[in-house]
Amino acid sequence: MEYVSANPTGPLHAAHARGAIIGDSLANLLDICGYNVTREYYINDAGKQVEMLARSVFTRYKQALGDTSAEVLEGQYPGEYLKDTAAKLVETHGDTLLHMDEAEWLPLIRQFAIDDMMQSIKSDLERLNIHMDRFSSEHQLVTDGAVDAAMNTLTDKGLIYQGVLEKPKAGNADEWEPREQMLFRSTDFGDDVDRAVKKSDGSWTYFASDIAYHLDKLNRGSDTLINIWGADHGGYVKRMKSAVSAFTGNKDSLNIQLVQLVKLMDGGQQVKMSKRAGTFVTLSDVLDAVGRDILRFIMLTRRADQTMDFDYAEVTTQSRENPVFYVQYAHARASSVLRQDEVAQINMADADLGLLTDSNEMALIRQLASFPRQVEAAGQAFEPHRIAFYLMDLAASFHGLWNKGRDDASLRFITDDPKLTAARLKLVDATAVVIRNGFAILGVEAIKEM
RNA sequence: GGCUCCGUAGCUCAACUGGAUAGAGCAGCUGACUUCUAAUCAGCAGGUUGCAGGUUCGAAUCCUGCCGGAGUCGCCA
Repeated sequence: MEYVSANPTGPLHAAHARGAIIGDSLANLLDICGYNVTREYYINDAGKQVEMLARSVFTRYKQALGDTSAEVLEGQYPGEYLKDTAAKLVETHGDTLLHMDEAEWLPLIRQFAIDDMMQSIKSDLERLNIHMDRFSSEHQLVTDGAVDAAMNTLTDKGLIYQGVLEKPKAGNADEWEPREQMLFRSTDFGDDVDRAVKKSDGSWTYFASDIAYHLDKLNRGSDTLINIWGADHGGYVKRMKSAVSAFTGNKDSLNIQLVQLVKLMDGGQQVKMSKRAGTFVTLSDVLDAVGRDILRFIMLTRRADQTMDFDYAEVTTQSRENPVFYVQYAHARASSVLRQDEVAQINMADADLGLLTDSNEMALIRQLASFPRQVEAAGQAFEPHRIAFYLMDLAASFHGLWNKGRDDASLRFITDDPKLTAARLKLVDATAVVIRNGFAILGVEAIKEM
């Protein structure tokens, strides 16, 4: 399973969190369903974007060394965070890079900047409780010849040719002119048009290296590839599935889950993620403000194919009303019951569960019993959000039962009757166990006291 | 214009892959803390599931066409 895979040109921002959290929870879910899951991050560290990153850092580097004429140029990344990267660059290399030709400093700074960005990204993932099994490098696929090999394989299959594409239908394609280019015959596998694999400067397109990456995953023994992508990559699905089909002969070998975009808001106003101004809400900021559990739960309390407004002000100020607390409170309450002095005298192991006859108790038992089926269904549907909603329902039943005991003392968990108490404590314990297991899928912590 | 996704209570969202009277939270109203934790609970009110057809014993769910919103549309990743 591949998820996050944010470009290493800046820190993770708040919108990245959604795909990261949904992907990670889905990985947990499939893992618990019995699949052998490998979690991967694909680093897009080749091509123009990281070249521009290097140039941007070089500008900041010159500024850091007192060059007042150095300006962030059009197209460069203007974010303040690159000043930190530049400062580290000065620390490591002094002013030696100033005297190099671009051909010399660019690859050096590029790798330095990518490493720095990835360090920041990995740190944020760590805070999100996301642990990747593998980071795959696009750059390495290119230099290793894996891309050439993949293209040769496709060529042998007769799926690569030189051709000219038709003008796209989009209204703003004014500058279009026909060009002959190296194309992959993706229309053989259901795509709308064939797709370019080589740029006019002779280097591979992103699609070409992505093909090599997917072939690499297949070669490592995965029979099912799962990608979590932002909805803005939706137009890319057909060609990627086409490429994988070309290798496996099976169009279902690649499963792509699209996560709809997050609209960042702050107090009802949309936050413009301005490239020019370099302004955005970083994931780190959000985690500072609300913490991992709240963020993860928020991202999991709506379906992936539903767009979402993430209001920074609302989330940070109303954090007490966040539904994650509702479930955590149920777990804390259950834990509290099991902490009572009387409980030490009770032998839960031999509890006679036939003593649980109240309709509210029965309802809770049925819900607990349905947990494995809920997990299985959520796994089959690739919908981790169902676990979050299940837990909220479960917590509601437990809170309800708790308050029954408040109104009617005979329904309290701890009673004068040791046998009845044992049965009820077992129910309480089971509830806590299921909440913990559910939280484990969501990557949320179950706390014992609130 | 093509393709993908969405449209459910005033607001934010569910609905176990086509099942029974479409459910929660927030907002509003009425109640419950000397108690195993009130970050909780009980109740009231709130709906022609965007619109119109179709398939089916049965549709929020599947099909077609509209309306509205989001995304995307030749070598940026």
